[in-house]
Amino acid sequence: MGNNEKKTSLPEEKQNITIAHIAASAGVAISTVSKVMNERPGISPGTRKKVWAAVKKFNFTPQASARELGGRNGKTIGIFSAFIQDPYCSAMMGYVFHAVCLAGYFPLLCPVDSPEQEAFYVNELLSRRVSGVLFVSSDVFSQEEIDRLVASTEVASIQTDIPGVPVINTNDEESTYEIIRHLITLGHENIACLTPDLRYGNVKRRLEGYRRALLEAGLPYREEYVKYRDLSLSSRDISELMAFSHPPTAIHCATDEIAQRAYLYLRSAGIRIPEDMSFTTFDGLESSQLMTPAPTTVAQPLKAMAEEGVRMLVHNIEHPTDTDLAEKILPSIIRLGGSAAPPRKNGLSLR
Amino acid sequence: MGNNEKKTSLPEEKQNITIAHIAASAGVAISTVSKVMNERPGISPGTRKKVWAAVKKFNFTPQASARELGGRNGKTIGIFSAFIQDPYCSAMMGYVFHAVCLAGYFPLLCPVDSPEQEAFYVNELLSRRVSGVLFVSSDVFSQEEIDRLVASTEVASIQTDIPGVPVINTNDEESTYEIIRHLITLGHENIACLTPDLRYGNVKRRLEGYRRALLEAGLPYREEYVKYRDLSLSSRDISELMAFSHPPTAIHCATDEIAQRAYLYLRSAGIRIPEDMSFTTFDGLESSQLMTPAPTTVAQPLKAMAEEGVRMLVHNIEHPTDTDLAEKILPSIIRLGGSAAPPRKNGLSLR
DNA sequence: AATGCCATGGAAACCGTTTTCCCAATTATG
DNA sequence: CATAATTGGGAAAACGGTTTCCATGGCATT
Repeated sequence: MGNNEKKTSLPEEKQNITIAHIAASAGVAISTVSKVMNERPGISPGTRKKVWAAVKKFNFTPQASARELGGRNGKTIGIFSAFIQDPYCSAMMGYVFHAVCLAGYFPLLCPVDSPEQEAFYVNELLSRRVSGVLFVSSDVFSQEEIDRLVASTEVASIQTDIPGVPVINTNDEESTYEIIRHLITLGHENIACLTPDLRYGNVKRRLEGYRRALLEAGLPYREEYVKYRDLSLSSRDISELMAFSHPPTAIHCATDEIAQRAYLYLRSAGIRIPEDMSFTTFDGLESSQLMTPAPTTVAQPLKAMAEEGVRMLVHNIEHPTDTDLAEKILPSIIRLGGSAAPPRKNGLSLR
Repeated sequence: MGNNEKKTSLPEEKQNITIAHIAASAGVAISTVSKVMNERPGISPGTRKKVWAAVKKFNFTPQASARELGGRNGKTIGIFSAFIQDPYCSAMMGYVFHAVCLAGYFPLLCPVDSPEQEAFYVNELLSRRVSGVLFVSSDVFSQEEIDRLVASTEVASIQTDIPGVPVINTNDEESTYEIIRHLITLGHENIACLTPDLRYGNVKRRLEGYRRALLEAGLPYREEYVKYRDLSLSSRDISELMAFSHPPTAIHCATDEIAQRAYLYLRSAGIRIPEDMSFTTFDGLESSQLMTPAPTTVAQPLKAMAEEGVRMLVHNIEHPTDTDLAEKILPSIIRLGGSAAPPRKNGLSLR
């Protein structure tokens, strides 16, 4: 280094320095610079040193677009997800992003909530020649658009059912079955269910588990005990449930997003958990631990699912030969909190 | 379309189609295809149609790297942030990502938790010629590295103090002052404070507000009432506070991350809020509403801060002339919950 | 009918790298 | 000492677009 740094020699602010400048400055050919910077063999130590010196001197950073030009690709992974911001997605996204970064890739977020956005992002990802695409609890509007992606890049999915795409899931049906069984064993006979609409396969399977647990126990499955809500859940829904001649003694929520909303309504209605109402949920998010009492919940292995999804995708990217097409199920566990207890003998009336 | 789609003509799977193929297929020159696809004038409607037909037929998507080559840039924004996943960051990141996407840019996440990562991501962003970089509650290890970014791209920051970088902040000092005042007005004289270490400027300012409120009220500022913890907060910290001869009757947490942890410890220690202990927090995250009672808190305008930060950055990107260098302060508000009440006359002892 | 002017579209330069040759110089071999 | 083998490094051809400029043909103008 020494004192020969002539920073002031370029009055033109924006004159981008290119590999050619470095070559000139080091007194070698362009290709030599490239070889040095990419650790290619066949360059003498002396030349290497000269080149590196010039690189440092100008703070030269090769331009990614140029380097990606010849089919070489740039280690990015597109992340398709719904354009929402509930606690489940936030948590999952956090894990996914970190896993992607740790694997040495850049995540390219594609928040999709309309067919137009879907088309836009499919184009964008194709044009950027991403290494792969991960669907995370994502909507799929046009199978055709998705197929364009699938045709020309690696794909994997987390909790999104797309034909022909390897997927990470949890045992939605069985674990919901288990937790409803748990409520039934405690003595509950009227169990309500709050669930998002059934456009997602995993949500559908959860409801299926709820239904099976009831029927196997000889309890009726009643549509009016099931509310299909998400953001739209309101305190009216709760009061409607409580107004039944046999009001539920337990409520199961198919997602923590809904559970957290329902919890607030129950609390403000003065309905105590678990004395007046047992309460179970699905997801097991950390933020849900703030509910009092802590919920009895189906805890999904969120982090493991994120990591496994990314691992699988990256594996398929880096070993295109033995591509993994399986569906992989990471089991959830039932985490007991204090929110589920035997029902009161005399039921509960709001008046 | 019709039936002349000869999909089977290419046994070579990966033969990428380029603009040249489209030109050949449409029977025009390469430049013509480019002009059509970029809506340039001077092409007759007939030719346009022919070209678009060929484009559709091959599902042609121009390659982003090639198009970015000549100084044209690709609408990406780098997001520097600490490599952590607390509820505050998750929420802020969600807002930031969405704002960036809505502005028509791609967010490029750079989770930095070491000088090496910082250097790596600085290089990566420079090499990708990002349109701008946004720092979000970020660590800064080497000012020199950051300066390299600042020198060659637009930058802005949210709650990160970096010399020469426009920043969005909230009134940390004043609003902490206000909420501590509130506690003092209620009659509290021993107020503990849980805060992360002071490496972040805004955290430092919050502690300053706490200190000023005490001193102005004629109360002593005692180091032993201040615990510098984040992930490391443990139930021992709570019991230590309670073991003082004059144990605190109120605890203020400088972040919701800490507040949520502290809340769980208080709950499991059987310390009731607000009967045994008043409890105030800073952040006002939605998930904190699940605490019972809902916390009295300094609610930051998270979404507004994210949007304003992105707006400012995008503005500077798109109007490089009148670049905005100000510090902008979006005020927080005190949101009253039920967690702060007058202290018990007889204090509280754990034995 | 000769000239000038648009409108259209093509040829080629360019962007900044990597990569493939190939040449020259050095060293080893007969 | 002449020749072959090896090595370091350079020239140029990709890569896939955009953009500039120029050529052509048809039309209107005098």
